[in-house]
Amino acid sequence: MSVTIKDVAERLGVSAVAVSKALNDRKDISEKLKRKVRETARKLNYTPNSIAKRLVTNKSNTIGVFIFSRQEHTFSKDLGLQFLGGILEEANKNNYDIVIFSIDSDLLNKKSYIELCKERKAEGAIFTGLRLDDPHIGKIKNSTFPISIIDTFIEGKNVNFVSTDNKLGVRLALDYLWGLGHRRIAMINGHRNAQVSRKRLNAYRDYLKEREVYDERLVFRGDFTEDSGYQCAKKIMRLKELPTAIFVASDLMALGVIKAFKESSFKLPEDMSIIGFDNISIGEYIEPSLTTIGQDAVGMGKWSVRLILNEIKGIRLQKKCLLKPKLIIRDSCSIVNDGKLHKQLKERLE
Amino acid sequence: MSVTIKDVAERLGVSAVAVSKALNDRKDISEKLKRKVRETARKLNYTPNSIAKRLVTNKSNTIGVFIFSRQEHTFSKDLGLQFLGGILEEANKNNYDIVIFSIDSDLLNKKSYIELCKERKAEGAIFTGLRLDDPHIGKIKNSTFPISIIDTFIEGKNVNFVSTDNKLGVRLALDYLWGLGHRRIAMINGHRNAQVSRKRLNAYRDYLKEREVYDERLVFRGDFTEDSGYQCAKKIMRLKELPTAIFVASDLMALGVIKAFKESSFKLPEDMSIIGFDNISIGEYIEPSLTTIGQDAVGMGKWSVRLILNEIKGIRLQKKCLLKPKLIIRDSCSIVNDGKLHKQLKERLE
DNA sequence: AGTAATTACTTAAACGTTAAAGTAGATTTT
DNA sequence: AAAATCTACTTTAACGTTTAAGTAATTACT
Repeated sequence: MSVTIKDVAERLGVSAVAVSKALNDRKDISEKLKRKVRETARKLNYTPNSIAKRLVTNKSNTIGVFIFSRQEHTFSKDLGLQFLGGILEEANKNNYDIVIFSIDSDLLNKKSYIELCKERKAEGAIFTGLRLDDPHIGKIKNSTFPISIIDTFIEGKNVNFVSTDNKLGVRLALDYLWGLGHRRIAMINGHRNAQVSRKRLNAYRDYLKEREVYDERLVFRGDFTEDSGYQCAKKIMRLKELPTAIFVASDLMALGVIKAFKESSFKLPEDMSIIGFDNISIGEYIEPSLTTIGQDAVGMGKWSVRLILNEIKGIRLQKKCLLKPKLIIRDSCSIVNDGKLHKQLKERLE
Repeated sequence: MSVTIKDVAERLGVSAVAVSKALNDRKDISEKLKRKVRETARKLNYTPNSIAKRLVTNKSNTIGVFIFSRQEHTFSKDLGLQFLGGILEEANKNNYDIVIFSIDSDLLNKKSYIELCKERKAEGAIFTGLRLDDPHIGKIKNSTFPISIIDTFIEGKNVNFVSTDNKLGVRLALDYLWGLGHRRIAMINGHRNAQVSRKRLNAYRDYLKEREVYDERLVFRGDFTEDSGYQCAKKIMRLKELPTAIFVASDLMALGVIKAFKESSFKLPEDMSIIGFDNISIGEYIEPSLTTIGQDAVGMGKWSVRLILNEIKGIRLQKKCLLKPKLIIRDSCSIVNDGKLHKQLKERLE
């Protein structure tokens, strides 16, 4: 078996507890012994057994992570890995382990997320891509340990919420389109069961109603897949009165939208301005490159960990953390292209 | 504190061991007691403490995972998440936990990967994106527990290797170009410190030498970044005698190559055929869409787990697992475009 | 009927660590 | 010089589980 604290103790002729204390740099151990302990520990190639430590201290230093990255979801392409990167960085920096679970495994048919965490004595859990119709939502609400959920707001004593400021994101997008002269702006939204869909739709509606150009018939419902974007775009093309711009609630759908318009030999962005949401990497490479609202996905990962750690420490600063999105201007939007207005704007912008 | 086996035992007036055995469905416990135990365990909301179990059984059911996804690396865009998906699925299916570490954390300045695993009593470790010049390579070689490394071959008693059959991949790519009539085929390779670079270069060289068209001057060295692809493409454009096709050792570099040629108003694919390697998602969306060699990244993740689990069980079928790549034909390659040959081929293909 | 085997438990011990309480011996205080 | 304090340890116990060994009570065998 492997070298334990006992072996080190024996070698030095002291008690195991003395060794433990020495290694933990406690002040009731002489410097001399500490030095000797460290030395022989190294010589014997001692490695602490974190499992034993966790058992006795009743502290697992573990956070469970669930990334729901089913095909249909926005995250599948890029964001998931960015969240994870942020989570890992912040957790490891604070000496926490990340145990990550596959969502598609049939493990979950037997045990809930909460049970998986409890068995491992995880001190917290992070969810990304959780759907409002998930069967385990109830258990999450009543969790006895801190939880951070990215992008899905759920009420619960121990539940924290991390997201992009969607309202601001939508405003950035619409301000930009508005500034380019667009007044007839359609929206393609994600599916009903994603929190962000509702947020984004509300923000869109409020913005346009305020300016008295809201038109219900210009709102379309996709499901975050590329194909749904494609289908919605087809519907838009069949409208009697075309919009001049489309605000698409995810980049993935925007890819489908672009595809559809290109197939129908629209010239982009002249004939239709398209703005996405997420800033997935593909957006840089398609033609026209996609103007979009960028989310700070790495930051969201970090904050999901921070909120949990704060709660563990008993600091309860906030339950909610909204990160600022930013407008990323590329080539998929142009100044509005309808006669007079077009000309006016062109002059003004020059 | 939480409910333990003891609480259940007390409630039923039996010993804790009896409860443990009942829950583990041992045969020296009566069906009657088993039923009662299960029932009260549920009633009391008992959750097993896996930490205690791990300590006493000396089995952590944990595999450590290290994904080196620094910006410069191919994986950063897509493959990392696919590997992880495969790893998770296979591990969780077999009741193993995945503990994943951030590589950029300064944790690693203090402790080696091996130490991190040993402390947690991980039964195995998986590395992806490991570089040959990594400072901890020596410790990996001498590991006392099984390790799987994706895409980097390292000799070592307990080290398994999972990769794409690169030789086959290169042959698929070159066969395809050859079939389109290309004879002057350049290569843009990745950096020296990636195993796959060497493999791919050797396969490329062998293939062309066999057909007596190898030309050393057509080999360029990138470093897997998009920009390096761009730079190499610029060099290629300055050649006196242009190649008609370029085999690029990663899709990410191929993106840079395409960018460079488009900027110099080459018509793609007519003026230059480009084939990549990896099949990252962006390839589908750029113009022209990228013909490439697809890797079974999810499968690689799964196999990296399987090899470790086999070794743990004492089954030592193989140390090496090469997954079959496949040619993914899109629009970035055309039949060769130089006079006679072009015409001939066109006739033959029609 | 008496011994052997089986059933269904129990008790003791262990896994490697740490927290809490105890204790000699040295040092300081008064 | 006696009491109080401090230093540097040691001993005991615990964390929640499992394995191994033990033991009554029942059943089976000859």
